[in-house]
Amino acid sequence: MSVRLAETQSIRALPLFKEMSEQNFAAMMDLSMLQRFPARAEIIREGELPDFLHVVVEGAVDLFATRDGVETTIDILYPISIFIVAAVVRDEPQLKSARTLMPSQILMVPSQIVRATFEREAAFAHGIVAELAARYRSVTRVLKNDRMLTATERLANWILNSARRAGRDEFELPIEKRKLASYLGMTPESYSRAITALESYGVHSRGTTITVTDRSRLTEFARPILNADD
Amino acid sequence: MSVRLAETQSIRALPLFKEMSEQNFAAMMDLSMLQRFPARAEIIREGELPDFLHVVVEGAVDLFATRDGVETTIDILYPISIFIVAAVVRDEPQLKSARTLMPSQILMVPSQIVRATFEREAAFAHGIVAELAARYRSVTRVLKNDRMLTATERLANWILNSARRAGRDEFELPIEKRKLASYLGMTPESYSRAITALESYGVHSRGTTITVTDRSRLTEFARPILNADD
DNA sequence: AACACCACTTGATATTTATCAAGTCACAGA
DNA sequence: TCTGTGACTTGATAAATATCAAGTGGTGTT
Repeated sequence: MSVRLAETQSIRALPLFKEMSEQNFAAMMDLSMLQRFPARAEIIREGELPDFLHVVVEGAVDLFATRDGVETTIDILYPISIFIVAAVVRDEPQLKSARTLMPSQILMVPSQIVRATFEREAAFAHGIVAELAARYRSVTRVLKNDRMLTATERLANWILNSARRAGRDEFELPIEKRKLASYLGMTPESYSRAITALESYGVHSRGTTITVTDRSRLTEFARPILNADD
Repeated sequence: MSVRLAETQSIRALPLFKEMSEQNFAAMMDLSMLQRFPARAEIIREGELPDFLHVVVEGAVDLFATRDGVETTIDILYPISIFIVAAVVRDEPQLKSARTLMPSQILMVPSQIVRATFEREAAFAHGIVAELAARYRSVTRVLKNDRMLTATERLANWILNSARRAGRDEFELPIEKRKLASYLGMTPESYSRAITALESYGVHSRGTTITVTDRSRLTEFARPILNADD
C-alpha cells in the first residue's frame, strides 16, 4: 500500500509536491499506491466520488465525458500530470472519466490524505492552487477555441503548438488520429478532411508524422486566439 | 482607496473571505476599492495582466472573449461572485474581458494583496482553492454541454436549471436574449428558433418571461448531462 | 401622437460539420 | 503468404447552425 522512495523522485519534482516538507511528502507516499495499468484500462468513471488524486507517472491518460454512449475527449495527459484535482478538493462527483491510452503507471493518493495534507501544509495548498488555476485556464482556452474557431483552425493551432513544443517543424502524433479528433471537438472524418485542407496552408501529413512546411502561412491561417497555448 | 466597514458585510460572508482573520480581512479591505460602474462599462480587457481581483457586489458582469471583433460570452456573474481568480493567482494575462451589463458595484482588491494574503493566511488560501475548483468545474460543464448537446438542448437545460434555481416554473430572463444566446454558444437568431422549438416540449416564452409548462417533458428532451448544474 | 431606435423574430440561403457508406491501407496472427 | 481487423480516407448526403435580409413590435423621446 505504499510507494518506494526511489520511485518518488519525479513525483517529488512536480510543482504540486515540490515545496512540501519531506515528512508530509513521505507520509503521503506511504499511504499512496503506484499502480500499473494496461492500455485501455478504465481508471475512473464520471459521476463517482473521487477516492484518489491521480498522477500520471508513465504512459498517457484520456479524460473524457460521455452522453448516451457518445464520448468526447476533454483532455489528454502525459507524465507528469495530475488529474481530478477539483473533484478531490471539493469531494464532489467527477465530471470526467479516465482511461489509459497505453500501458501506464499511475500514482494514486487517497483523497482524504490530500485534503488532510492540504489543511496542514501551506506549501501543498499553494501547489494545489497553482495546479487548479492552470487547469482552469486550460479548459477556458479550449472552450474559447471551440466557440470561435472552425475545426480546421483548431487543428491548425494544435499543430502550431505541437511544433513549438517539439522545438522542430516535424513531429509525431502522440495518439490515434480519432482520439486527437475527439480532443479537438470533431469527428475522425472531419479530422481527415481538415488535415487535407491544411496541405494548402503549409502542413504535410504522412502516416503519424506531421510536418509544418510553412510556419508563417499556417499561422496566418490559424489566427490563434490570444494566449491559446494548449 | 479603502472600503468602509459597513459595506463589507456581504463580502465578508463570501466563502472566499469567510474564514479569514478579522485583521487580515480589514487590511485587505483597507487597500481595496469599491467602485461604481455604469452599464456597459469595460472593466478588464483580455490579454492584460490582472491588477485586481474583482468582486461583483451589485449588478451583473459579462465575461467574454473576443476574436476579430466577434465575441463570445463565457460567463455571466451576479452578486456575490469573484472574477479573474486564476489570472491573479498565477499573475498571467487574463483570458477574458469583462464589462458590466447594468450599473454595478465592483470591489477591487489589488493583486499583490491577494497573493500576499494568500501566502500568509491558510484560511484565505483554502477559500481561493474552493473558488478555483468551483470555477474549473463550471467551465468543464459548459464545455461538455457545448460538445455534446445541440443548441436547443443547451437552452432546454439552461431553462430547467434556471427554474430550479428560481424555485418556480416561471421566471424572468435576467439579461438580454442576445447575451443569453452568446452565453449558450449560439446566435440570437438560433436562440429565437430554439425557444420556438421548445414550445412543443413544455416551455412557454413571452417577452422576458419563461414558463416551464411541462417539466418532465422538457427534462426528457433536454437529457441533461450528469452534474451539469450551471 | 409621431418617430426613431433597437432588440427580436422570421424567412431564405449558405456554411460547417456530422452521418452514413464504401473503399483503402497497414499490420498482426494464422 | 494470406487474411482479418480496425484505423483511416473519401464520397454522398443530411443535419445543425450561421449569415443575410426583411420585417415586427415595444420603448423612450420629442
